[in-house]
Parts: sequence; C-alpha cells; structure tokens
Amino acid sequence: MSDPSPHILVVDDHRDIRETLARYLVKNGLRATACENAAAARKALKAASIDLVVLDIMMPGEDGLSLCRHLVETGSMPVILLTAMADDTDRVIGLEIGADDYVTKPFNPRELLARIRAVLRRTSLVPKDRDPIEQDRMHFDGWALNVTRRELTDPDGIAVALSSGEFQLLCAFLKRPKMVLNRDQLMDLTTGRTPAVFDRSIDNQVSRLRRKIEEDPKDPKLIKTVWGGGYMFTADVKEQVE
Amino acid sequence: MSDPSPHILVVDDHRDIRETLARYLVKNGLRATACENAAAARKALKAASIDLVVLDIMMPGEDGLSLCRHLVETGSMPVILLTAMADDTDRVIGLEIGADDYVTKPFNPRELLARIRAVLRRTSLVPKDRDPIEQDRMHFDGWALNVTRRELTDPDGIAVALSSGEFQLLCAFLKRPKMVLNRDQLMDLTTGRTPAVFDRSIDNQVSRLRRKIEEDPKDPKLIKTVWGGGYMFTADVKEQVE
DNA sequence: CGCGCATGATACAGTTTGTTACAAACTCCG
DNA sequence: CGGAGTTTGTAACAAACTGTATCATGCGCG
Repeated sequence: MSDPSPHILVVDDHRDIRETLARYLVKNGLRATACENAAAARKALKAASIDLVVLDIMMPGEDGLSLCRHLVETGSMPVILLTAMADDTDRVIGLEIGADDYVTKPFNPRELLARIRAVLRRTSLVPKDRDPIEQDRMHFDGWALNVTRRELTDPDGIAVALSSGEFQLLCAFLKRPKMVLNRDQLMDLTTGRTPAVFDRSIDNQVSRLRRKIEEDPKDPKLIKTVWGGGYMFTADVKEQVE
Repeated sequence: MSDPSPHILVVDDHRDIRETLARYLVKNGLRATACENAAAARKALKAASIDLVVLDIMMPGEDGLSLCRHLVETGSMPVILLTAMADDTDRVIGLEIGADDYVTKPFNPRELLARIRAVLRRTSLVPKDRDPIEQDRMHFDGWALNVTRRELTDPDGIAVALSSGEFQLLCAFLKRPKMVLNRDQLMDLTTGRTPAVFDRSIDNQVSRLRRKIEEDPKDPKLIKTVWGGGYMFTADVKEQVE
C-alpha cells in the first residue's frame, strides 16, 4: 500500500497557501499537487491517482463543500477540510458532510502534516476500495471483464457485448463485491446523478445486465436482490493488473 | 442509504455521560444502548446487532483498552475511544491499538456524532469478505447456508430459495444457536427496526422459515418456540471460513 | 432525414413483507 | 378438570417493493 509515497491534492484559491503547503508536503516525503479551484481539482482527480485531498471550504466558484460531498459520497477519497474560522459549527458541518478531519486556518503546516498522516493511516487500514490503480482485468465465476477495452467474455471465452451503462454497472458491482449496494449508491457510481424519488432506472439496468450474465435471469446467482436494501454481487472477484 | 439506523453501543462508567450521550444519539436518528462496563458491553454485543462502539478508555474493571483490542482484533466492529485528557499519549495508544477515532473529554456531542457518522461511512465501504468474523458457510443438520451467496441447500444438496427476510432471520439464528432470542432481539438482528407494540411480523417470518426448513412445520425440530420468551435454534451449527 | 441503439419513464404483474384476525396452545388458578 | 387470560401459529389480506415488457426520447450516423 505504501509503495509510492502518498499523493496529496491541495485545493485552495490562495496561491501562497497552496504552494507553500505543497512544497512543505513534498519536502516531507509526500507527493503533492496544487489546484486553484474545484474544477481544476476534478480534473486532477481524473488524471492522477490521488490518495487524499486537502480542501479549502471557502472558495469562489464551486464550493469546497460541494466537492467534498461528492468525494465522500462516492467514497473515493479521504478529505481534510481547511476551515476559515476557529468556529465549532464550521468544522462540525465539515465532519457531518463526511470529511475525515479538518484544520482551522491559520494552520501550522506541521499539524496539518500530522493529520494527513493520521488520516492516511486510518484509511489505509481500511482495505483498498479506494485504490487508485484501476484494475485492468477482473474475473468472476468464469467470466472476464477487460476494463480498458470494455469487453466481457463468458466462461466459454465468447465475447458478450455490453452497453456503456451495463458496463458501468458491472464495474460498480465488481469493485464492491459481496456488499449490499442501494440504488442511490449504484446511481452515483454509474451515472453520478442523484436519483429521482421514484427512480427505477437502476432496476432496469440491473434487469438488462442480468439478462446478459445470468444463466437463469429469473433466479439470479451473481446479482442478488436484497429486498428493501438494494443489490449485491455475490461471486468472488479476482483482480489482475497488467 | 438509510436502511435501518445504525446501532451504537456507548460504554462509560459515568452514568450521566453515557445516558446523556445515548439520548442525544437517539434524538439524532441513531439507535443507542448504554453500558456501564466492559462485561455488560460484551453481553450487549452478543445480544444485539451493534454497528459501532463508543468506549471510555478509563474504566474500573476490565479496561476499555482491553475490550477495544479485542474488538479490533476480531475486526468485528469500529470503535471510537473517549479519552480523559487532551493528552497525546492516550490517543496515540488508542489509534495504535486500532481504534477508528478518538474524542477527548469533555466533548461536544455534535462533534462526536459527526465522527460516528464519518467512521460508519468509512467502514461501510469495506467489502464483507474482509470481515474475519463473518463466516462464509454454515452447516446445521445436513443443511448448508452459503452466507455470501445467500443460498441454502437441503440435506440432499437441493437449493431452497429464501427471501431476504428469511435469509436474515436464519442468519440471526445460526450466529446464536442454542440461545433464546426474544422478538425484540430478532427484530433488531434482522431488520434493525424497533418493534411496534403488538408486532407479529417476527412470528410470521418464523412461520414462513419453518415451512421451508422444517420437515414437519407443525412439530418443529430446528426452531423451537420458547413460550413467553421467544425462539431458539436448537441444532448444532458448524461454521466454516473459506 | 430516417434508422438503430441505449436508456429513462411508465405500467402492470408478481413477490415479499407487515397487519389483522381468529383458532389453537399454553399457563394459572380455583 | 375447566375456564379465563395470555401467547403463539398461520391464513388472509393489504401495502410495499421488485421484475420487466413496452414505449418515448435522445443521440450518433450515414
């Protein structure tokens, strides 16, 4: 897990803060990337394998809180918030949104570093679900999914065509096997949208996917329904990096 | 997202602290049980389906640390420690033992609540198969239940379909064989709801489950009724980890 | 513009679960 | 032993939830 040094993304609209901080982190053995705003941060998150985000809560444009919420909801990344005032409510709001920790400005870089280490420590105890390395191939129950080529082959080695929605859904399941995923989570993981109140699109997608990968779609073995809870992918999943 | 509300176990020898805190948590949509000491906590952990433990580090009798160590080693449960002083050593010890977070007394209940939510969010991302305490297959009286695949096979190896509710009820029994479980406990263990006053849904679920697994549902051998007490699963259960 | 495809919306049938009702089983007690 | 009061078993119903066929929409592509 700690092969390469952890990569920290620093998001703050004040240039001096973000650059000083990034340099300080690098000097202390971490890797760091600095971003000016939420949009740039999203790009950086796509482009690099970030391990943790340090995020200013108050920024022009898209709010730090909104980005934070997204990161937390997708469970992709730990977040430490920078809050302006030493005000309890602000940090509590941050934690309630789901940040992993907060530091109030002005902050001592040493303390921030310590907190970064603490959070990384905590989250690395949690087995990597948030792993930055995309797996290239994933295997389950005789099937193989080539993630980069988006190709699925059945146990006899015959290719099965997947639409992009079906592919996304299958990926979501394969990354979180043996876990009950509710419709909101699946929606977020596949399309990123927040679902409407009576949204049945996930049910539809599951139904379509089952038709392609289940031997008997009426009695599914791979994608089980958890009544009132969501769906669960039950097979063992083996990942394989190229 | 909000399946059944998480159930928090509060362990603290100070009555005012644990009861105030428990009430606060309940008021905020969680379920909470308060315990005075480690022994009571162990009992509560057996009887109910606890999602997270808030644990005072300093207690008479068995130490909070020792209980914490046990919980962490079995990997069964996230733990948040309450430490007496704002003393670094104390928290460091806690985190080294493997607590998921710590809060120093005196604490702001809102902050503790936020940290509880944060830890629950983190740990709910962990796939089930990492959970060392979770058994994969369970055997009883010729039957076999594959817990991750949610499949039950009878003594002749024929698959028997279970609904989600029946599956959860059977799991609850299999994890606590030869113990009398009352309806409140069974409700907690299966749905996480708190039962209504004249709630017969458990009776119904038991009746339905019996119809599927008992040779003669009129004269049940596996799930016995304890008149005025609840139900008891009487067969030997063998667990088997993969 | 028309065609084909993917996908969300809608509708309806089928399942699962909780509620209610009543009969049966049990306890208590004289 | 019998009857009152309580508890349990379960059928029958209703409500909630899910599966999926079908349709409408939008998009890419010639």
